[in-house]
Amino acid sequence: MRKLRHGAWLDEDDERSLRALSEGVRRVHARGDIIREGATPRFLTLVLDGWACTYRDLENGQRQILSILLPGDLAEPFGILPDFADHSIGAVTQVTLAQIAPEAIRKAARASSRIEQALWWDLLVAIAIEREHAVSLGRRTASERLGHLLCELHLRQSLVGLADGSTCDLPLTQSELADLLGLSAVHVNRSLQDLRASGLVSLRNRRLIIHDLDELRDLSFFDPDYLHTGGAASIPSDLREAAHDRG
Amino acid sequence: MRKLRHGAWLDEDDERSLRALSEGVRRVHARGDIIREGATPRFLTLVLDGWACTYRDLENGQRQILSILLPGDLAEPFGILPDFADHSIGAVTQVTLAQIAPEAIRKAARASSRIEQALWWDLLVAIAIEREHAVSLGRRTASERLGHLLCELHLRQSLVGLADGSTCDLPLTQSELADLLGLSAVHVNRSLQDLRASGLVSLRNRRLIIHDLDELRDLSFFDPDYLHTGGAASIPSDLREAAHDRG
DNA sequence: CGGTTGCTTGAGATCCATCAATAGGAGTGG
DNA sequence: CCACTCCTATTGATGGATCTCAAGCAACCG
Repeated sequence: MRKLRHGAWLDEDDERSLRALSEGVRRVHARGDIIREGATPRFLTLVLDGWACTYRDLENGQRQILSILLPGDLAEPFGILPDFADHSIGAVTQVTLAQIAPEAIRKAARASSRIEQALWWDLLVAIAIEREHAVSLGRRTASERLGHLLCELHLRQSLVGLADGSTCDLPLTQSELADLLGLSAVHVNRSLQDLRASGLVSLRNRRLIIHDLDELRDLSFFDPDYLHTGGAASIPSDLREAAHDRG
Repeated sequence: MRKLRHGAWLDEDDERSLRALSEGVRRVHARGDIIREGATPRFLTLVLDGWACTYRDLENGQRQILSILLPGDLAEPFGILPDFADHSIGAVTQVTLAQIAPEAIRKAARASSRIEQALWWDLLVAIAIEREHAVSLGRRTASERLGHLLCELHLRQSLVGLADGSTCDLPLTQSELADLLGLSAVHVNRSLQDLRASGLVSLRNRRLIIHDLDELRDLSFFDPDYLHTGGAASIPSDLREAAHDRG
């Protein structure tokens, strides 16, 4: 919920009605399956706590991780349930999930245009993140991809209050990073060492420390605009005024 | 409109109300700009005729094409207009576009649940295509990427009645293919020659001929399921029955 | 015609993958 | 507490896929 507040300005009523949507909470242990490709999903899944990811397994045994889901992230577009999942969702750490029916969420959107705005905003950002991921996969070198990802994960955690200054969680294994970045695990290891050797980051105990954010952003061409969180300037004026009216 | 009919079952009324949404038609010549990154979009853009693409220009002069838009494709999610475009949209051929206000389209969705369903369906497919693109960029070889793309473009054109048997348009330049597939133009040329030498495809006059679709699909691991168009089986049963009731 | 654009080909360099081996922890059972 | 195992991280060596640079060629167009 913390996250949706960024996209629009939700009041207490809005938040209460969103919280009521969940059909129950589910807990999945680290590295467990949430949904397998080909299954018929019955609910939308919202990550409440922990890290998850969406991915596809390929015919030749390779894997491509498509997106990382942090607390507050919805795994799919909120308006519809596909007839079958064309990708899998897996837990990275232990996660707790809310299960939501799309009709319920659509009804909430119809009831409050602020909620609708927030949900669309959230979807827009999720798509922008995947777009940026495609750019990395297609046109950036290994170190750039890695640096870009670290910047993004740090910023996304900051936005939901999960970063501690220049430090944040990074529970991904090097081989998971490889599947995410379209590289081999060996090469991820070497790129990581480059970043460490340049004094840009440290990585200990599944925690990431960014020592020189500016430098890291330069190196990896990270421009935070795509996350659409540039403060008040990014809120459409009609909604900003509405928020102001409420004090 | 032809395309939306695939996602749900629209009747004449539905189609008429969709057609009424457009704020006017715009024509852009081949290789022209539709929207530049950073601009503030005023409408959603729907491709009526011709090919377009979304892309991002990078700091180092490279380019990544993110998606190809065929007639019937909406360039962005239908429910919201971003405060600024985080990617550009360009014309590949001469295109004609419909400009639509998101409020208008949301209102139409509220008015008819079939329209709403069709729009969400369409969005789901668009996202699935981009997901598959990311898989190509991350984990497939040059020939696989190319073969996969050709299969996809042929099938997508078939679905909107723009393919003629095993033949369809392919107005993309080799250097545009390179920007789409995350390769260099030289390597696209060589991969293309491999496919031609294997007798799988021909390419003349901006037209593509697929000589051996099965073989090409095998080679590039193309599985059409992600386009969610597997005939009646992919239509949710409640909607299928509704369509049946109408004859 | 000359200029432009797109396609093709060759040679060499680079990035990254693969294979293989080692080392460090973390957990498990004795 | 030790032996064992599994998983993750690390390192070296080699090969392959793809890139870059460079040149030539064909088609189209004013």
